[in-house]
Amino acid sequence: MAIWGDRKADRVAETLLRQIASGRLRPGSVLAREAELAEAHGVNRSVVREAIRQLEAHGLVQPVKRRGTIVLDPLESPSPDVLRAMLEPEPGVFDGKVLRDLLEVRATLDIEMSALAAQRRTDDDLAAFEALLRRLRGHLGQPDAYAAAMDDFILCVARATQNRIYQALVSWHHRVRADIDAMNLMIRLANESHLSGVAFLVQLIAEQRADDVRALVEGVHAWSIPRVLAAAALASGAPLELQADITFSPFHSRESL
Amino acid sequence: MAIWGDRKADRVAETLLRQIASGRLRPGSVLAREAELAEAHGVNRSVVREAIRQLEAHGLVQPVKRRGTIVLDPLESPSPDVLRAMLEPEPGVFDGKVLRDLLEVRATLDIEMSALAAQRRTDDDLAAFEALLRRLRGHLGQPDAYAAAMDDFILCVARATQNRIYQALVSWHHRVRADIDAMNLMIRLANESHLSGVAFLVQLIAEQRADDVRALVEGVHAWSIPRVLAAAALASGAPLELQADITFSPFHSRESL
DNA sequence: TCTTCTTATAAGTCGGACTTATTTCTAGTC
DNA sequence: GACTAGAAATAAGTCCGACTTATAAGAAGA
Repeated sequence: MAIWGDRKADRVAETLLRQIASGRLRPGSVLAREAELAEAHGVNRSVVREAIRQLEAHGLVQPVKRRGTIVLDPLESPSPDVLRAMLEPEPGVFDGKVLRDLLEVRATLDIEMSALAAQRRTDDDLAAFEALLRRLRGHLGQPDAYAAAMDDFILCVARATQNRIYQALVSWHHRVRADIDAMNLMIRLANESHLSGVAFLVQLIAEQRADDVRALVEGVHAWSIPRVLAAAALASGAPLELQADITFSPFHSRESL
Repeated sequence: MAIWGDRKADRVAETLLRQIASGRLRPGSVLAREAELAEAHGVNRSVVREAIRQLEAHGLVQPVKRRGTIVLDPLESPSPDVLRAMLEPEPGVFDGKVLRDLLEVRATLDIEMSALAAQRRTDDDLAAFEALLRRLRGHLGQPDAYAAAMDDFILCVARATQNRIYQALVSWHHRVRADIDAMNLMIRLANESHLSGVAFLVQLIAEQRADDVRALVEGVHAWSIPRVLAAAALASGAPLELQADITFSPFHSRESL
C-alpha cells in the first residue's frame, strides 16, 4: 500500500485503485458520488476530486456530468502503476508467472534493441557506452549502484536504436518492474564475468555486428531466465527443479561467436 | 490541442504539458506557484491543483512542499499521452521517423507475440480467433469497423500468449498510435487477400507451428513497412522513392511456407 | 564553525457556495 | 396514444477564502 504518495488524495486514489484492480468495483459501474466518497474517507470533497483526477489520468475512471464517475476496465489501462496493482494483489506478493512474463518481454526488447543499436549507433552512443562501462567497473561489489548503472546502460542501448518508441518502452518496463526484488536478483550477483560480458557486447555493437549481437543477447537471456525463475522460487520457498548451477556466467555463449 | 478533455483543469494541464514537452520548461526547474498559475490562467487554485495532479500521474511533475512543483524529464515518463505530445509538436504533424519507429516496435511485438501464441494458445483462444475472423469477414468493405476488429484481433493474440505484460504493452502501443491516420493506412485498404492471410495465420497458430508463424508475420511486416512509409510520405506531399507497387497483398510470403 | 531555533513559504486541506450540463420526469400538443 | 418541449433534479465542475503543515533557509546561540 504505497504505490503513490502519502497525501490524503493519494490514499483515496489508492484505495479506489485496489478496489478496481481486485474487481470489487466492476468496469461500467459507477463510483459513489464525490460528496459520499469524501464523507466515507473523512476528507474534503476537493481531496476526492484530486484523487479522481489521478485515477482518470491512469485511465481507470471517466467522470461524466450528471451520471457520476464511471469505472473503466483496468486491463485496458496503459499505466504501469495500474499494471503493478493488478499483478501485486498484496504488497510484495507476485505469482511466479508474472516474473516469467516480465523476463520474457524484457528479453524480446533487449534482443531487438541491441541488434538495432548495432546497426544505428553513432559515435556519441559509443562514447556513452564507454562511460557506462567505466561506471560499472567503478561500482563492482556495490550491487545497488551497479544495478542502477545497468539500468542506465539499457537506456543507453535504447537511445542508440534512434527509435524513440523503444526508449519510452524501456521507461515503461522499468517502471513496471521497479522494486520487484526478484527481477534484480541476477544483476545483484554481478561480478567481473558479467562486466566483461557487457564490455564484449559494447565491442560487438561498436563493430556493428548485428547478428552476433542478437545471438549474444539471446544466449544471455536463454541462460539467465530459467535461473532467475529458479532463484526466485527458491527465495519464496516454492518447490523448484533447477536448483543447481546458479553461478553467474551468462556470457558463456561468448566463445561460440 | 485536444489530448484530454475540455474542462479548465484539462486545458491548464495540456498547456503545461506542451511547455514541458517542447522544452520551454526544463526538467529540474520549478513551476510557478499554484496561486500564480491560477491567476495566469484565470482560474481558481483548485483547478490548477487538479491539473497538477493529472501531470503528476503522467510522471511529468513532482510537487514538493515548500519548494514548489518540480518539472521531471518527459523522456522518462511512461505515459503514452506524454509520448504523443513529444512526437506531435503540432496537432496532426509527425515527422516520418516516428512512423518508422512505431511500425518497427509494432513488428517486433507482433512477431514475438504470434510465435508465443502459437506455442501456448488454448482452445478458448482458438474459438476467439474464429469469432474474430467471422467478424472481420462481416466488416469487409467497412474500413473503420474492419480496423477496429483487427485491433481486437491483436489483443486476442496478446491474450493467447498467456503473458499479461504483452497484453498491457499492446494497450500501451495502441494508445500511442491511436488516431495516427498513417498507422491505419494499410489496414484501411484491406481486402479479401488480407482476410485470407489472417485466416492462414490463425490456422498456423492452431497447428502450433511457431516457426512458420514467425516467418509469416515477419514477412508481412517486411513487406508492409516500407509501403506504409511510402504511402504516408505520398500523402504528406513529401518526396518519396517507393511510389509504385502499393497494391495490397502482404501475405505474398504465404506460398513459400 | 557548527548546531538549534525561528520564520517564511508553498503545498496540502477544509467547508461551503454557486454554475453547468445532462438525465429524467412532466406537461402540453398533435 | 405517441411525441415533443420544457421543468426539475442531480452530480460534476468551478470558485472563494481561510487555515494547516512540512521544510528550506536564514537567524541566533553555543
